[in-house]
Amino acid sequence: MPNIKKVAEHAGVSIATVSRVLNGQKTVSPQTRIKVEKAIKQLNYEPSILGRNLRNSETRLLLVLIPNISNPFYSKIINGIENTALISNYNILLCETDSNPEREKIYFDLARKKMADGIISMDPQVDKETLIEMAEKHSIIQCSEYTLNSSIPYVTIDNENAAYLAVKHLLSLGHSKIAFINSDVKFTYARQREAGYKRALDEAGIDAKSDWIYYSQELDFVNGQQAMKKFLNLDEKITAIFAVSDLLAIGALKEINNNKLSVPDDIAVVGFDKIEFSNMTNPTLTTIEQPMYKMGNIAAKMIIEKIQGKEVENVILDHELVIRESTLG
Amino acid sequence: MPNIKKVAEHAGVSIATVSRVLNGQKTVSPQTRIKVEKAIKQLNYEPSILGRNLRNSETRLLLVLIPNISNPFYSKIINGIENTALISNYNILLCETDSNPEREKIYFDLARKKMADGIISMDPQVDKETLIEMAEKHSIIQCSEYTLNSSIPYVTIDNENAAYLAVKHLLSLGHSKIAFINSDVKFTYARQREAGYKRALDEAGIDAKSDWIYYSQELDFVNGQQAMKKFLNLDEKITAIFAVSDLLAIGALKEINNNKLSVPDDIAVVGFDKIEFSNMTNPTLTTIEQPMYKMGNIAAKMIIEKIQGKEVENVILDHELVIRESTLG
DNA sequence: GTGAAAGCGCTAACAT
DNA sequence: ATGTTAGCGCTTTCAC
Repeated sequence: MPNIKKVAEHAGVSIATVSRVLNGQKTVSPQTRIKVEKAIKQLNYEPSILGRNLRNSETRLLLVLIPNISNPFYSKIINGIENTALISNYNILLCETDSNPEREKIYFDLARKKMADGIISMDPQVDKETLIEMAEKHSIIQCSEYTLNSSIPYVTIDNENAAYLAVKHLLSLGHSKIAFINSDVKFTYARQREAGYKRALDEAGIDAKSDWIYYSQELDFVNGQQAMKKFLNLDEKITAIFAVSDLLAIGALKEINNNKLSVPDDIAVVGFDKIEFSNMTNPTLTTIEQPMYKMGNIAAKMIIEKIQGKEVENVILDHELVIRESTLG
Repeated sequence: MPNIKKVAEHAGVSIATVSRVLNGQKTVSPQTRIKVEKAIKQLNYEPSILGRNLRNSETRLLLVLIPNISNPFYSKIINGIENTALISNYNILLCETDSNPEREKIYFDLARKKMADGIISMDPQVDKETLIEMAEKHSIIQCSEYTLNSSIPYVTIDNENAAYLAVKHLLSLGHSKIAFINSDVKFTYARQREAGYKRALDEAGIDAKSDWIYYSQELDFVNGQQAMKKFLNLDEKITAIFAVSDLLAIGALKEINNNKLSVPDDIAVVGFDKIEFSNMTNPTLTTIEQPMYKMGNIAAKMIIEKIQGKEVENVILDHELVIRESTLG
């Protein structure tokens, strides 16, 4: 494999000049540039980025921490991150933690060892103390899920108001027995959405029964089905469901169908995220739209600015209620 | 930031000794090892991987080329790749090409510049000539989609027989007017599956009408819907659909529902891949199961062995027909 | 068992 | 406009 030195010799110039040509500096005469470019072609030379990385102590890699890539919510955000990162010549180091602290450690070590220039954390399971400690020496931003009272910048939505909006919608349709499929309240977003749910019921003068809230440890379809099974066994029948994620809502919807009940006639359902599949169910799913792609764009912009040493402000993106068949009629 | 030299000074040993301790070599006396470890702790030292990368000319990064991460087929495979890669201390550089040659070039350049030790290509749109040329100097394997008559190792399934199996199933249910939603025949898998479709019809003495095949440029739900719209407008009504991907099949299913037709009574539907969504539709989708996760595992194993200079054999994984409601009764 | 020193491939400060 | 040189942080060969 030819290196910069070989190219320099072949072109009859110094390695500094070759480097200048490679980096497009203007202080090279046209003739010299041509000589060098010819040598590069002839030797089929490709500059190794490893030398540059060491010299510049950067890798232009962004570590992206997610629990699971199979969740469409995250894959859409990653899509947004990548498209924006590429423009600034950054690439993505994909890190699925699988909610496993050992995996998390592996990835944080990668950052500690300077294999990545910055971290975008989307993992709600992330160890907050480690994250805060890492943030002292490394560029970190949080996306979607964030840590209250830390100084780590984040981009997210207004979870409480979004949940409030969803439940208000159900209330406006005349529902009063509204169940809620939440995830673990150790997550900021889960607490905030629960607050929104409760506030809406509260304002309507409805006493939220503890039976009406199901705390799911995971976010797969099957968990939504489990939640629904529990709700269907309640003595006092609920007439509406609000789920903290579309995947859960779709699982619930499926379970309702399996029980020969009708959505929305027997039970209305509202999800959260507006993943693409939510428009393919039968009936289609009413949901809160989160701008996942845009959130990814902004997360990428933020982390790049942070790496460049700039100040970055937190960003709260808009959400929107998308009314579809699962709450119609 | 402390470096290896600082640690050496602080511990009163040479740089070489610190390096030995870092790499767990046995030729270090226990006392020295303790001294060094103490210094590492006290200085809060983290070895930079950049120096090692340069020295060893490796990054332990695997470039994973996919068209789009939002397709659950790919995210599941990536899941499998990552879990296996991690065990061997490799990480994943995520590369979404968006079927854009410019993007592809960016990523190939990353490999040329030695930012990755190997490439797993899952992108059917990949430029075959570039890929073959790259394979001369770099470790490459193909996953799922592959290039016929090239020497690039691959892991995939038997597409022709899988499609044949799907169509045979429909035939056995008495269907004779079976439409096929394919993707572009410039892809190996599309040609193979079409061959399987045609072979099954042929054996049944059925003349496959050209109207019965829809070639979709993309693989989103909406493309399945478009295909179905076309089929529904045919003079001679078809009674069954086989789609080359679950996403397309689900789109078709939705369109059938939208037209107040019943699946499977009016039209039976078979998909391909067995993505998780396929069990959440109403009715649930009959589909060909591909072992995505396992395919990822094997792809990772193969590329790592290739990087180590070992010979690797092509792998053809098993597929299976999963009969569900969309072809029941 | 340990240290000195070369060198991986590159960039940039400095010199000319 | 171009060359010389130091050095980024590490591993490894060779000496002792």
